[in-house]
Amino acid sequence: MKSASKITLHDVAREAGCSLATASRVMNDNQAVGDEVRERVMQAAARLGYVPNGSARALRSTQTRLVGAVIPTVDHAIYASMINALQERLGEKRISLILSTSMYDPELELQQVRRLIERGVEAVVLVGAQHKPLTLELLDRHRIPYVQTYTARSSGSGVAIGFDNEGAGRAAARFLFDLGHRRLAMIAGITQDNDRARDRVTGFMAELSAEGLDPAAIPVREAPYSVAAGAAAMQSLLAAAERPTAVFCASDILAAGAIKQCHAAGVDVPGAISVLGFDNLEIAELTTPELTTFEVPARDMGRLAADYLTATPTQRLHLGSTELSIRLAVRGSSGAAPQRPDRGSRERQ
Amino acid sequence: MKSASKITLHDVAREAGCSLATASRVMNDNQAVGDEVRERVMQAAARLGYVPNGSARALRSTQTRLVGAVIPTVDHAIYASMINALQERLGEKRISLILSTSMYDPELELQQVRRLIERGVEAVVLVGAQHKPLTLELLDRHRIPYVQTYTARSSGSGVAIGFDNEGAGRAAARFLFDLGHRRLAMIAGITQDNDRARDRVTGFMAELSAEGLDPAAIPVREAPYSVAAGAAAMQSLLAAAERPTAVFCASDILAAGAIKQCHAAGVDVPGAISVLGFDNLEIAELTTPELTTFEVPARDMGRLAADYLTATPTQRLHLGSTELSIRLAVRGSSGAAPQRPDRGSRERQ
DNA sequence: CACTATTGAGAGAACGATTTCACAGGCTGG
DNA sequence: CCAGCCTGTGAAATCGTTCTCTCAATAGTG
Repeated sequence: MKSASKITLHDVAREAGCSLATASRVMNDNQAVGDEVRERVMQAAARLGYVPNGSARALRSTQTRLVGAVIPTVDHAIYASMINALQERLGEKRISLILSTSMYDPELELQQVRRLIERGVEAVVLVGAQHKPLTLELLDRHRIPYVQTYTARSSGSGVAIGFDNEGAGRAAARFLFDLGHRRLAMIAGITQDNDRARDRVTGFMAELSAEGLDPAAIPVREAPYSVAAGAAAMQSLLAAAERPTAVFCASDILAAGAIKQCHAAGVDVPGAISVLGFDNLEIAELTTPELTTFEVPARDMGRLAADYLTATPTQRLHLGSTELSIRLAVRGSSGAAPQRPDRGSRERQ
Repeated sequence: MKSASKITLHDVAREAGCSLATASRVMNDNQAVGDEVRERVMQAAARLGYVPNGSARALRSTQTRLVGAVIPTVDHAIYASMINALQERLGEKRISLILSTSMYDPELELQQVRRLIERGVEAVVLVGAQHKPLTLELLDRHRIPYVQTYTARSSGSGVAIGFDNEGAGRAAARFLFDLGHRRLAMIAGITQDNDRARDRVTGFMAELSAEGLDPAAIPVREAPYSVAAGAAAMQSLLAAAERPTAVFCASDILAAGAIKQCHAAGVDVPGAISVLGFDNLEIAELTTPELTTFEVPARDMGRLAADYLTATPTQRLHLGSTELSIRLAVRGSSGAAPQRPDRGSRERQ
């Protein structure tokens, strides 16, 4: 049992003194095999250190037990925890996860999906509802079920397992408006090729317009998801003539940067400016003050996506899209609008 | 080209009016094929929407272009960024990554590795140097190259691409000792089944012993990697009769919790207690004061692991283990030991 | 006791590619 | 002008399973 590298089922069968077919039956324990023979085969397999060849199995049975995921990046906690939950759940069902990243680029996403299809994945997890038409077409054509996460929109034949980004944007506006804020701003993610980011902006603006505020007067800064970019965006907002009294950030990472910048500029949070985050990452409780933020059910999405995709096609019909609710975790970074908001003079720098 | 689900190379060949062999040659563009025929095959493939069957290809050519990784969890930024870099680098070489998690459990790790082998991965990325013997034996037996990351130790035939955890522990001790601290403590990760966590403790203690401090008098609290656990550990340290003046935390997450707890208890950082972190995550610059912490080259490990594993066996001999250096990023959370450290009276709580 | 289910086991055909071998022509060089 | 050599192409074997037929032997039934 030392140098076993190419032990095939054939070898096991010979060792056990039975036929290839019988050995196969034992390995898949799906058909009647005599107890004595079964035992002999098991012993032989163990003795030889037999490991089934997944490719051959997949080829013959057209079952790969492989699921693919294409996410923008693993380097953002919100995607990482979804992936973690997804992998855990799939693992329980003996399904492996092929992970690939698109770096927020739809073209790269298409490429990754194509590669996943070649690999024979039986299902795919995507992020968001915005994809190249060909991407979804390809999946449909190969009859590969897929889900779109982090969104409540479904496109193509896919199902959405996520939440309403536009609604969240509206809720953010509502929350701040009700606290008396009238001069608002937003630090958004890069909306190019990113429907989630865009929807949040849209919702935010829509709700404020509905309240009679002029959308054109609401500054929106786009920033990649990093603390530094959040800080820079906040700096630019603070420099404006009419400084906002509340800023909605599309991610806690941006919000953390924003708060940091406020400290640096000597601007009190939430005294002078309220800051709202998004995602409820672990860092939300590390800023001072702690972040008021939307709790995104990342783990749930991963788990539910796994459950949906591993369901039988008939079960799947009963399942369909799931819209998860997102809760606003109210903490210290938000408060009532200042009575006489100062007109943008800078305390420091 | 609408309902293409089972278009095989055979169909493409028929459509192009050539043999299966020739079509295969075109797809792999590795052999001489006439320009005119090549063009016809390409057209046919495109027209039919042909997608090669990875399983068949893998079976025949014994090349899966699959690499597996088993990490404790994706839900920790330090592993996530390694995985991100790994995936990116592998992707460039058209290799897919199968991701699985062990939840810090060697038994589960073994199971995952076994599964990866079945899948036919051509290389494996592990974390740390501590594994069940069978795990490495299995990899060796199947001649699957593997690397151990986040450690400089290599075990089995594997190669290590990481850093010296024990050395880091020593460096932490040295740094704090040189600042005049004599009453030290450590908030470690769970050392059970985790050699990296254990090595950091060992190094820390060794260096302090060498300086004449009594190891038995140095409190070590183990905590899972979460802010809350870090806070709880710090609380327990603050409650001790002889309160430490410096605490080395095995992760920034723990350190962030520790600092948070200090704030809650009204203990000044670094005035009364210096706090050292590990990993240099993004959160290290979000705490107040910002964390002094060791910068772990997570991305580099991912990239180098990919490079090593995708090298040819002969190139690989030249490569071998790589020990990466880790730098201490000195920020505000560390300072000189207080002159007359107060004896553990609690400011509050 | 004859006849039919039922169960256990083997032979051999797929699965969809890659790859070796063979061979037909068109060239080059002596 | 022919031996010998590329170059381009096809036929067929093969990779390690699964799975569909068979068929023999045993058990069950009237």
